[in-house]
Amino acid sequence: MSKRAYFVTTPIYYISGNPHIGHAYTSIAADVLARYHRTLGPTFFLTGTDEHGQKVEQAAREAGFDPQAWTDALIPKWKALYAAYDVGYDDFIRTTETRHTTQVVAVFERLKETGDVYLGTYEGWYCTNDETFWLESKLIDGRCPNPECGRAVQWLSEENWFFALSKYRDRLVAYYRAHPEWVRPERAYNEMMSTLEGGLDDLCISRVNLDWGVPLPGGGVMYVWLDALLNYLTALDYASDGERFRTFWPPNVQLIGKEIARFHTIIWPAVLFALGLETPNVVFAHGWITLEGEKMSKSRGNVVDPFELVERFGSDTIRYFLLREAHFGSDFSFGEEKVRLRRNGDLGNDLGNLVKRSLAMLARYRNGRIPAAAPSALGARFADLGARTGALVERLAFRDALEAVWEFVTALNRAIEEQKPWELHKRGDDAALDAVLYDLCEGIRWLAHLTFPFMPATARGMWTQLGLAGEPAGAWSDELVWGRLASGAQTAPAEAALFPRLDASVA
RNA sequence: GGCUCGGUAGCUCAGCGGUAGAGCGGGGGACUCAUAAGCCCUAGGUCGCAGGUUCGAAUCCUGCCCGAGUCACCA
Repeated sequence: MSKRAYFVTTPIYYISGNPHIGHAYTSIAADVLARYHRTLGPTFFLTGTDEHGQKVEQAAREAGFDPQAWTDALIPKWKALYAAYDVGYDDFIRTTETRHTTQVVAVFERLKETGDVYLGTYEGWYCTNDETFWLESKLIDGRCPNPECGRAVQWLSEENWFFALSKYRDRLVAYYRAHPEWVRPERAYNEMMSTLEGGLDDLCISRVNLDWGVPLPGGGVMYVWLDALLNYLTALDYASDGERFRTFWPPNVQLIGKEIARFHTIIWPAVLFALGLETPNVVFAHGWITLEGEKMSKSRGNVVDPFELVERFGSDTIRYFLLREAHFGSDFSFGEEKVRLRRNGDLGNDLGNLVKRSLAMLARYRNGRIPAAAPSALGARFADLGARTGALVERLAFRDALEAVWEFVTALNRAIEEQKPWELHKRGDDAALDAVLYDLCEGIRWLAHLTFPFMPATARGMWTQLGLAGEPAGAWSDELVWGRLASGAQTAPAEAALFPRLDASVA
């Protein structure tokens, strides 16, 4: 059974401001999937930035920059976010790159040829101040409904390009019915299905009153959302039928925030239908991080700075927290005290202390050398742990996966209490002592593999302390076989704890 | 307003037709290898409210109350 190549994407992030914790959240989840799948076969993890559109242009002008110079200046900060959280993407695409814009135009031409893109007239009430078309029904006393504007609107009629979205409505409905799990979680699927049942209008995909976008032949620029969606194709060299495209299309998992589900689960598959391409296996709309139950927003002044956070707690602690605290599809409330409790509890007391006490006893009783393996009840009991955890990761059930791993952590701690190596040593029961110590080392090796996608730095730390070279790699089904840890090797326990205790003043 | 999702032990949540569960916090205990960590024991909550279906309902149906989301941009 050959394992197909794995392709995972995040949305390309709209670069109108600085990155925040939500961007880190999505990126970390994608990174976990990518790291896990790299143990199984060829994997491609794509992310990037969405740099066109009115808001970016406006922000740039206000800062006294030309839009390109402005986005160029912001990019390092975005890339720094990935570095800070150990997110290892395979490609980072910017919609202002030539490789993207040329392909966008090629797609546009192709859709014109198939008749899915046509020239039409866009009419509506337009507010020049907001540069927005408003529906008649939204107007308040015939004026702009934006409470901060309220200016008079004018009837405008523009010639524009349209995408024949309505034509694909029935096919989308049929597709949804045939693939009930293609949009997840179920909540998102249901919402999008009801949107579809409400009917679809064709989509205006060009903007004549905007300069900052991909220029279309004959004038105007492409609607920023279509431009953005196409990144998933252009990054793979779709237009030239590149090697990447042939290897990795279609995406296995596309992660999105729930607010952009409509674009990714209605417009996007319709575009792919029009292009005659396969659709993604799964579009997963994850939940929002709220702060003490409230939505984060600049106006509330409760935005969590991801850089400050990682500096205080460390990348692995935040990565673990974000994926362990709530189910991936649900919203959850962020709080620094919660982070601290996870850090000191799960990570410090359970995992970090387990590694430290195990290797300390090995050093004290066996000069740090890994003893010979013996038949192990523990190994037998957890024989399916790799398979179970892997299945959960593949389903994006990160929380359940980590819970499964922590059951193992608890079992190892319990094994120490039950076997009491210190008593075995006093009693001179060498066989029993060797057996426990081996189990502990082998357990730590397993934990290094299992935690690697989630906490790469910590996993490497455990690996190195066991005296192993490199880093945890290879499929769990091959590596998580009890007894693979070679005996006789010299361990290298670290002086420093994996997760030093943080007192309340830190958080 | 339409639609969606929630309301279960102090907190975060699981359970989703068969006499209430986990983790954390709190309380108690025995130990000492370890980051005053770990391990063991301990939670008596009318499962939002009111009806209904059923031999039997957190679990299905109806109504109501409360909270959140979504229907325009936003991970």
